[in-house]
Amino acid sequence: MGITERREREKQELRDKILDKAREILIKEGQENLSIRNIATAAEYSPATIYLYFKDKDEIVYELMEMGFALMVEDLQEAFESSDPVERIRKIGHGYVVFGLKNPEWYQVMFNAPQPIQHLEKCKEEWGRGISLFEFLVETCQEVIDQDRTTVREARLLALHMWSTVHGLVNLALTQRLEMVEQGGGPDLISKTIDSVMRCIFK
Amino acid sequence: MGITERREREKQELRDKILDKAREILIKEGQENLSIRNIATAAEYSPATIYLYFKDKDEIVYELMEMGFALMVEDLQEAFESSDPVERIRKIGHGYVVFGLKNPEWYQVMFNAPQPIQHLEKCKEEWGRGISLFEFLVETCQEVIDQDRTTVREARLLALHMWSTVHGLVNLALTQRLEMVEQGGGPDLISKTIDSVMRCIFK
DNA sequence: CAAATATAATGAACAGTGTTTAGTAAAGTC
DNA sequence: GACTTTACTAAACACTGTTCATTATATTTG
Repeated sequence: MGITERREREKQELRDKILDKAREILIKEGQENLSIRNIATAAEYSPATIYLYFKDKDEIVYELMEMGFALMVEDLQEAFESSDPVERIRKIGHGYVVFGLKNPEWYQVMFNAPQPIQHLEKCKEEWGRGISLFEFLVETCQEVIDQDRTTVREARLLALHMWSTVHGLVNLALTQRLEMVEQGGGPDLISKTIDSVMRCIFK
Repeated sequence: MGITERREREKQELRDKILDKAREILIKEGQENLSIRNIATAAEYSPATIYLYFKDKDEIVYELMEMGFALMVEDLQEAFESSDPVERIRKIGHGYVVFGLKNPEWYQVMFNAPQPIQHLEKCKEEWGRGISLFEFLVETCQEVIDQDRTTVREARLLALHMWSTVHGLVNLALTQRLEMVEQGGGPDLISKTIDSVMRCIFK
C-alpha cells in the first residue's frame, strides 16, 4: 500500500511544517504573537487546517516545549560531561541560567507556560525530558553527598535547592524584577550569585 | 467651589470602584478573566468609561500590584519584627513562600506579570514597595554578616540568593513543575527546602 | 473513462480580547 | 432659556481560539 504510506508521510510532513513555523514565530516574534492564525498564515494554510493536525493550541505549545528541552540538553552537554560532580553542578547551574537568558521564549514555554502542563494532565503522559534533567541533577547531588562535600544530607533536597535558585534568578531577570533592585543586573551579578550559592552549599 | 470638589470626589470614587471590582475579579476569577469588559460590567459602566479613568489595562494591573504589596507587607509584619536577624530572614522566606502559594493571582501580578513593569518604564516611576521589601532584606543580611553568622561577605548577594530561591520555589510550585518531579510537592517539601537553604547559608 | 466515495482544506461564524472615536445626554454656567 | 463643558456609551477595528457546514481534491470502484 504505497499510496497510504505516502499520505501518511505527507500528513507527517505538514505536521512538521506547522511545528517548524510555530518555532520560527516563537523565536522571532515571541509567545504573544504565537497565534493559530499566524502559524496558519506562515504555513500557507487556513487556521481551521491546524486543527486537523493538532487538538488545540496547547498541543503545539507542548511540542515546542519538547523541542526546547532538546535544545537545552544540547547546550548543557558539556556541563554533563564534567568528571567532578561539584564542577558538574556549577556548570549545569551556570548553563541553565545562560540558556534561560539567551532563550527567553523557549524558557517561558518550558518552565512557566501552563499550557504544556495542562496538556500532560489531559493525556496523562509525563514531563519526560524535564524529569530526566532533574533526576540527573539528583544523581550528581548524591555523588557529592557520598563524597562528603556538602552538609546537606538529602540529594533531592539539594537538587531542588539548586533548581529553585537558578529558576528564580532566570525569572527575576526575565521579568525585569532584577534590574528593579540592582541597576546593573546583568550576567555578572548572576555569575556572582551562582558562585555564592555554590560556596554556601559545598565544602 | 463645592461643586468641583464633589465632582473630584465622585471621580475618585468611581476610580476606586473600578479598582475594587478589578481586585474582586482577580481573586475570584483569576488573571485570565481580568478583562476590561468584565471589570466594566462589574462596575456597571461601559468598557469605554474605564479608559476615562485609566490609561490602559496595564495601569490597572499596576495598581493591583501595589495593592498586592500592601497585602504582603501586612502578612509579613510579624516576620519583620523578629529581633534575631537570622530568624527574621527565615520567617520572611517562609512567609514569602506561604503568601505566594496562598495568593497565586496576587503573586503573578506582583512578581511575574510584565504589565506593571512596562507601566513603570512609561511613567518612569519606581517599583517602590518591591524595592523597600528587598532593601529591608539587604539590611537584615548585613546584620547577619556583621554578627559573623554567615560565610557570605556581601549583603546584596545574600539577599538576592534568598530571594531567588523563594521566588524559584513559588514559581515552580505555581506552574505545577514541582509536582512533576516530586509527587507530594506540598508545603512540607517547601518548608524542608527553606530550612535546608537556611542551614547552608548561616552558621 | 465516469461515477461514487473518502479525504483534505476552508470560509464563515461565535464568543471573546484591548482600544479608539464619534456622537449623545446630562450637568453647570452665563 | 441658551451655551458650554463634562460624563458616558454604542459601535467599530483588529485581534484571539475554536467549531462546523461546505467545497474542492484525490482515490477507489463500477
